[in-house]
Amino acid sequence: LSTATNKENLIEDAVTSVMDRDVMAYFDETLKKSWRGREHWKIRNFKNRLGANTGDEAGKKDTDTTEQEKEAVKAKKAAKNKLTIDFFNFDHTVEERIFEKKKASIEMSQKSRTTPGHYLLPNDYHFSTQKITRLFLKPSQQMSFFSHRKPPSSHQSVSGTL
Amino acid sequence: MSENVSIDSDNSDSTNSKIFRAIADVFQNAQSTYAGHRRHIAVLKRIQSKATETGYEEVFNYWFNKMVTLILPLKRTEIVGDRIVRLVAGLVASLDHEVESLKEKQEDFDGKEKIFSRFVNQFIRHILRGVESREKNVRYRVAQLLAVIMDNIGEIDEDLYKLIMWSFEKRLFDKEAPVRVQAIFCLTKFQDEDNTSETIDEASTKLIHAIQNDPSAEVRRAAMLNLVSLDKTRNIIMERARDVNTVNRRIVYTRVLKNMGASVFQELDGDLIGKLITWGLEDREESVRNACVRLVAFEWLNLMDGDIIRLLSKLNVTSNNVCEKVLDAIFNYREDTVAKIKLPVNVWDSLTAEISFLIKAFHTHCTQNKLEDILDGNFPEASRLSEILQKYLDLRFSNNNLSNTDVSCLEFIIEQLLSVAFKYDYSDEVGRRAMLMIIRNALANYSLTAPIVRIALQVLKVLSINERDFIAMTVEIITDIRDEDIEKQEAEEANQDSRFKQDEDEDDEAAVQSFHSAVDDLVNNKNTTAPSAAPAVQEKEVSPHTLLGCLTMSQFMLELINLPIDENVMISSLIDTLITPAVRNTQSEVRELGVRNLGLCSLLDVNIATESLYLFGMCVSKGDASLKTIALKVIADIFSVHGTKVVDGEGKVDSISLHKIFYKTLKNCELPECQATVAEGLCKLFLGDVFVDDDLFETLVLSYFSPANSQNEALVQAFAFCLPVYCFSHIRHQKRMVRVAGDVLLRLSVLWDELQTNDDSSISPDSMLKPNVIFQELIEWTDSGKVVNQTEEHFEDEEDTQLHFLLGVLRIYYKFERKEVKKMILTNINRFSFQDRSIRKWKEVRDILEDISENDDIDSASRSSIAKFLRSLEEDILSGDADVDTTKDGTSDMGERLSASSSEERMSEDEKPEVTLAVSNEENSNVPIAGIDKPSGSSDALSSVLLPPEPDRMLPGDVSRLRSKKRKRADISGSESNSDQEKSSRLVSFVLPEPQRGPSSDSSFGNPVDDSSFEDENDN
DNA sequence: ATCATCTAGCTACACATC
DNA sequence: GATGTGTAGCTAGATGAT
Repeated sequence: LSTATNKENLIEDAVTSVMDRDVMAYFDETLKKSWRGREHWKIRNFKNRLGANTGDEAGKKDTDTTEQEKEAVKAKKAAKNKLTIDFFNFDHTVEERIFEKKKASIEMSQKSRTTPGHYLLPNDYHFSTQKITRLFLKPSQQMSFFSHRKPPSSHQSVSGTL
Repeated sequence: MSENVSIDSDNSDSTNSKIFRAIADVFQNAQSTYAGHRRHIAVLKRIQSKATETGYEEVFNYWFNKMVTLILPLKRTEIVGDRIVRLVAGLVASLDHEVESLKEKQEDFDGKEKIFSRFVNQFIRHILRGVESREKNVRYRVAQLLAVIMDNIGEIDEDLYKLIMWSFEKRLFDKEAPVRVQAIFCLTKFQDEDNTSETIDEASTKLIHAIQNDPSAEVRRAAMLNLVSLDKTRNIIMERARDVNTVNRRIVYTRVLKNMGASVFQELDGDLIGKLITWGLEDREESVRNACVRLVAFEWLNLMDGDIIRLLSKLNVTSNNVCEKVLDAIFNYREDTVAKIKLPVNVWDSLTAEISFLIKAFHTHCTQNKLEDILDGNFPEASRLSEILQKYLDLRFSNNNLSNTDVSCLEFIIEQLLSVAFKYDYSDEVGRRAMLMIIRNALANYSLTAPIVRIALQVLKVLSINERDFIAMTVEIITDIRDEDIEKQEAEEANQDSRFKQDEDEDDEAAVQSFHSAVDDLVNNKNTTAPSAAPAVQEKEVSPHTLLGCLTMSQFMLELINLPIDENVMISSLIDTLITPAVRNTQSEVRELGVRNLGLCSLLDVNIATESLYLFGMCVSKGDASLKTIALKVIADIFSVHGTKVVDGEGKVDSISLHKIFYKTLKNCELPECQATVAEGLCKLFLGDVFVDDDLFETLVLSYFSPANSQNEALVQAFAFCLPVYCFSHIRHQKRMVRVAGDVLLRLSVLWDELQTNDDSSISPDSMLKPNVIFQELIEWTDSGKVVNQTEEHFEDEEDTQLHFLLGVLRIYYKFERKEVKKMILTNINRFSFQDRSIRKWKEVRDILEDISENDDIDSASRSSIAKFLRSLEEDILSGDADVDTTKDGTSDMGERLSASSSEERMSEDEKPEVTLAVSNEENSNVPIAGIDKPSGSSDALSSVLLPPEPDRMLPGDVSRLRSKKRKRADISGSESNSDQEKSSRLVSFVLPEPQRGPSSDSSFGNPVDDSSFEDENDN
């Protein structure tokens, strides 16, 4: 390899590494909550949607909404506080209903009473872009995947150490 | 009893009525605020007292019960209810307190005590009437009342205890979580707090069950916070640091551990503390991490009066690798403390494990944050550091009378000093040379532990002039060690009289012998030059211990270098004299190191890689789990570094054989670590575009969803991370996912269907994700809007977009036979994005959906989902658009792709929409498809998935997933159907673990060039 | 100055409703 | 079982008490 090519590669690698860093950070961030995969990705999706919807609006509406909210909260609290029980006049038959038992089961299903997993998280293997861009044998050596794209044939993915 | 008391509301003067109104008045006032409760309680006590004196005790009880009953139906969030409950609690507490103090004074005790007892007794029995009420609020309030009574009462009589126990045993399994929480609170009081016996009391046993098995996080929390802390229960409480619920995890740090104060260090063993802190600091949730940081860097450090050394010694710094993180936390959050760190000059003369560790961490921290002043002020010149290092090396190796703890402590100190040396400032040449001397000496002359060798070599590299210099020095050291060992052996042999090591020598004999023959083989095979050492020495070989040492050192060296080997003769000689013989060694530890070393060399040189690939393949094929794992890592790394040029060529390993090894390893559930390694490795290679094979990729996706692998956390997590990264990192990647997604969905849906109906299977039905979840995940992965770094390529190429996936699924809609699955598909179509502008395809989608809506028997949810989808489709895509097909749109039917032998092959152009419609109509009539599509209905296809794929049974049912167009194609070109079948059987065998079927199992690959090329060698 | 207490605002989870 | 609302348990900043 000529020195010129080396130089070019160096520059390219520098640019690449910056792009890679951003992309890697993006993936680490977006995937950190769904590390258990499966089932659990749903929550993230749900959150993403919420974030996307609220992103556009800001500014004036802010004060309006807070005022409205405050009013609403106050009204609700007031409504709640209003509820009082009349301990002098009450329906004497209510006691019957209160203590009435149910025909249907009021208990958990037998199946849900014991759980083998004990509601513990599994081991977290902490997969990250850092981890998967490292060589197995030389963990200090990073590969660059994300922006350093050449046709597969001329592939030389290892670039630099780190 | 109460029923006898009548209420005569007309006679307002009656005592009865007076009592009623007095009590009601208290309740009326007490419900609105907590203020005045003390007074209200005093009033109640007075009423009770007077009523009792005048023979109206039961009247009082009657009305009191009545009042409380009124709040039982109030829902949990109703503050009025809570106030009355508090009132009752206050009354009970006050009465109890009164009785207790009377008891002490010995006056009028009996009477009061009995009255109180009667009151409590009847009251509890009264409200327990509601313990199984149909109203959940009533059950909740009853449990709540019981809990607060238990909180405020000293003791209860045996009968009542039994009654409550009996009632609340059942409430622990109440349908409503809040009721269970209150039940926990109630039982809390029945625990034996100073239980020293072997057995655990009844109440605690129930709490333990709840803490581990209750589905509600809040119930587990209540149990965790209330279970008594005993030797037997402590681990059960602490394991909640890994509870699925974030709050529970956090509370372990903010309450449980915090409240233990300094006693954590006595009551919990070091390992557990280490785990707890590691979990906390590495938790995915920031709030948990923060809680843990606060605990360690504030609570615990403050308990030690800010003395980091004391904290480190409490944490057993030498055996606990959490300490690094702990100090990181302290350095980052306790700048006040960090500022106080001053290293006196004489500290270096009396290092302890803790001090040396702090020095290392402090140095790292200062270096990372470029705190030059602090570095200058606290750390000596390099030459002085080298003297210090030498001093501790001398202490360790010039003294034969060291205890084990002394040895490990000194080694720990040396390791820390070397870590400091690694990042040290060597601008002073004298210092550099001094350090270099010491490191070389140490590596050559002392028997260092592996971690020390590793860090010492890192220092050596920093000190060396360049990489070549570093390699030369290291190889020289390795050679010297070998030679010296051999000389020593010869010397020992010369001394024939000393026979006390006879046994060991005999043991070594065999190994030495086989090692010899292996080296001979190698020399003969490869024609390499003999080691430069004198030929006479070859008769003797190094002892296993020394050999391991050399290999370890060689490994650590190779991990640090990047120069191509052809510029490094010394490494070539290392390969010949050390590494290759080690690979052939019979001792597994040596062989593994040898393979690892050879792998590292392969990364430096493409020729070595190419030549060695066969050997690595053999190791995967024939080795035990740990050798397999190493070899898999090597192979993955080789591909990562050199790409595919190491395979498929003159004298090179066949890539098909390697792929087979990957398939085989991936499906072998007996060796989960290997599965996980190969999964991660393949993901890396796909990410690096080294591998671009659709079939192999599909296998990866299937492995991710396979119920057989659902317990393999490492594998699942690798895929859970890598697959989305792959799909979103490049549009080409995503298109690959698009191409396999339809088939993946179909296969997994069929499998799920089978698992639901066949419950005799060893795999439980819920170990597999439901198809709708799989579908949703696939939709997400194929959403082009989520791809990063989007370029124009995006818009130029309309092939293999998410729409293609949708269309593919809809075209095979009737393959999803179970109604449930159909519904899952239809109710999720609205998750697809409308980014694609291929009008023609959208129209086909519309036509199929309209057909399904009209003709298939689907429920209202599905129907409305279709309607909604069609509406959006009209609005977003088809509105105002004429019949112009804006795309080039070379049809790429999923099924056709599957029947194609190459994944990259593009599809034929002869596809017509009406074919699909005809298919749909055919299916509408619910007539099973005749002919080769479905020879014996669905069950055959299903059984082919669950049964071991027999070599001679080509899974006819599986062909059925090719619909009419595929049928056409299969008829035309029969040769291709064969490859499809072959692929089918291969892929299917991945989905479930393969029953042990002996060596013939490989034949299921059905490929002419099977991987028997990796089977022979070792068997001779 | 240091420590409680209060307040608003946040998020994940739980509940209710259809 | 998807949806919107409600709640628990923080978290941080302000305020007041000692």
